[in-house]
Formats: sequence, structure tokens, C-alpha cells
Amino acid sequence: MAVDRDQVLRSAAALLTRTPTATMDEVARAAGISRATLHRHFAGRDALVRALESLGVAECEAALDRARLDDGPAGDALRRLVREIEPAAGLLAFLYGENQLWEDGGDEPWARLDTRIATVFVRGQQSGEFRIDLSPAWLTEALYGLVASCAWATQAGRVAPKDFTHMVVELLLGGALRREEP
Amino acid sequence: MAVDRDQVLRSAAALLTRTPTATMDEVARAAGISRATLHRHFAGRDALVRALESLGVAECEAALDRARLDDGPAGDALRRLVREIEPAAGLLAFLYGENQLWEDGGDEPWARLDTRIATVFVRGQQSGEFRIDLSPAWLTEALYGLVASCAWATQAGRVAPKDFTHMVVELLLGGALRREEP
DNA sequence: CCACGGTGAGACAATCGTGTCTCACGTGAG
DNA sequence: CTCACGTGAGACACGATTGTCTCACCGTGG
Repeated sequence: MAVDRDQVLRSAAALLTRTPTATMDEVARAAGISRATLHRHFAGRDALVRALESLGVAECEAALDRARLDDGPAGDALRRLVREIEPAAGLLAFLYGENQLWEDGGDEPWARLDTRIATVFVRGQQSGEFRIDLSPAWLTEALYGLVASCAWATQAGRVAPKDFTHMVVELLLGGALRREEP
Repeated sequence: MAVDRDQVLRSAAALLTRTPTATMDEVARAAGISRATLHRHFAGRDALVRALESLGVAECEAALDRARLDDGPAGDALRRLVREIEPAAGLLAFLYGENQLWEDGGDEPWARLDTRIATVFVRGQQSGEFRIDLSPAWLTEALYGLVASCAWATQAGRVAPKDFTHMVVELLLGGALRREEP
């Protein structure tokens, strides 16, 4: 009978990604449990969001691990990263939108992720694979932004889900301009 | 003594971009007026946000006009567009984040903007200037996303304000990969 | 069989944001 | 000068959400 905490978190993530202003009651009903039980597992809305953040961080770190960011060309590492991070894109989009209103502390877990991702861009720039006039910090931010944008566009039906990785990676790496064949 | 409605809207935009959950009272104090007066000019929070949306649409349309999207190469048109839209980036970022929770109607004013912007991408693809494997709808969405991301990154101090246009345009057009000299 | 732990349902007060109202004040126009 | 207008300050009630509590129910394990 014990509630599956992880399943609750996932349904909450799915709901809050679509409706960031959803009530605790709506979150509970979306998870198929009562508000009382939801409150037994998560002391309040803040606790729920923080748990969601932990889940997002964990999924991102797992995706980074699976992507083997240090192996091979930086461009290929980025392709693997986006492919691995796609399942968490919705959750990430929610947290990315939510983080705009924090400004206070609590960024430590994200700082580690930022550093790991930025490292790929630094490596690509040092190897001459990436251009150097776009700062790694901005490229990292842009990666988040494109992932979130594509997640929203996918939910809105403006982008086909199967094109997710291609759209994000190709724009991030190659840009909109047609590339001349070398 | 009459309150400058436009100045109120601009300070509200600046505040809400940083703090989307700001109270009507905070909005009023940020504008240097009382909550009563704010409520005399905008019937409620919805009315305020809708007025903000109208302002954002108007500024975007003005930017599109100034950018002369139909003139010259599509890439140059996009550069002009981003440059002209930069002053409204903060407001746009707020509205872009806010729109994620609409889902209902009221998209008509934005649809016109989407169409105008997407037309540039279509033109670039037809002229062979842009690659064709990224859909105009996605490129339009990505433009919004990158503008919003860069606005947030700028406010957070992760990107220098003077680099705004360069960072957005160069990533959108050229991508992160180093381009071989033709 | 029975006790126990976890759950659902509902009641409850407290809090917060909101919308509305009143009243006093200051300024500018007539 | 006087009056009308717009404003600031504050009080007030309402609704929504939240956090807490109680009670009844049910499955499982002893």
C-alpha cells in the first residue's frame, strides 16, 4: 500500500511541466493519491519542488554519465548528451522556468552540472572544433534554453517528438546557415 | 499628477521579468504608486498581464518593422531583427515564460508575429541560404528561446549585455561548430 | 483472529493575495 | 479663493491555498 514516492514525483513533474501553477490538490489527484498522503510524503509545496529539483539533477547527472562527455570529439559528446537528456527534457523545462524566480541560494547542485557541461565546450574550443567567440557559459545556457524550448514546442505540437534530438543538436552545433561541403 | 501608464507598464515588466510571482502590491511599489492607484489603471492582475502582452506585441511588431525582414539576405535580416528586438528582450522573456501556462486562447496576436518571423526562415531556405532540415516553426521557437535565455543570462550576470546580439545571432545562424573558411 | 501501519476523506483554522470601499490630502484649473 | 480631480493610505470582506488534525477503512503480518 505504501505510495511509490518516485512515481508520485514523476506524475507531479509531468503535471507541473504543463501547469506550473497547479495546486497541491491537483498534484495529488494527478498522482492518484489524496492530498493528505501527498502532504505526508512532502511537507509542503516547497519540499515538493525541491524534491523535483533533486530528481532533475539526478537525471541530468545520470545523463551526463551515460553520455561519456570526455570521450571522442566534443561535437559527438554533445550529441550523446542531448540524446540522453531528452527523457528528462520536460522536467528540465519546468525547473528551468522555475529557477528564474529563485535568485537566492540553492544553486550548488546546478553549478556542478553547469561546470561539467561547460567543460565540453571548453574542450571543443581548445581542440579547434568549436568557435571561440561564443563563451562556454553562454553555450551552456543556450543548451538549457534550447532543450526547454524544444520540450515546450513538442508539448504544444509545434515539433514532432521524434525530431527532438536532431532539432536541438543540429541548431546548437551547426546553426541555421547552410554549411558548405568541405 | 496623472500616472504615466506607460512608465508603470515598463517598471512592471522589469519587475515581473525578474520575479514572475510578484504581488500587485510589489508591482505598485516598484512603479512608485499605491496599490489603489495601480488597480484604478489595471482592473486586476490579468488586465495588467494582458496590457504587458500588448506592449510586448507592439514592441515586437515595431522591431520587425525596423528590421525590414524582406530586404536583402535572410541572414542579415535576422541579424537586424535580433538587434532591434534586444531592448524588448526582458519583456519578451517574461511573456515567453508566462505563455507556457496559458494553453487557452488569446494567441492571435502572437500568431501574426510567428508568421512574420517564420517567413524569414522560409525565405532563407528557399534561397538556399538556410539549411532545410530544421523547420521554420522550430527555428522561430528557438529564436524566442535563445532571446529569453540570453536575457535571463544577462540579468544573472553570466553574459555581458553588450554581447547580447552577437551571442544570440551567431549561435542561431552559425552554431557552435567552427566554420571552415570557404 | 487481531493489531498495526498506511491511506482516503473531510473538517478546520490560518495565511495570503485580491478586489472594493472610504476618507483625507494636495494640486491645478477656473 | 474654491472646487474638482486624482492620489495615498488604510480598512474590510472574500476566495483560494495551505498546513494540520481527526476518524474510518483496509490490507498485511503476526
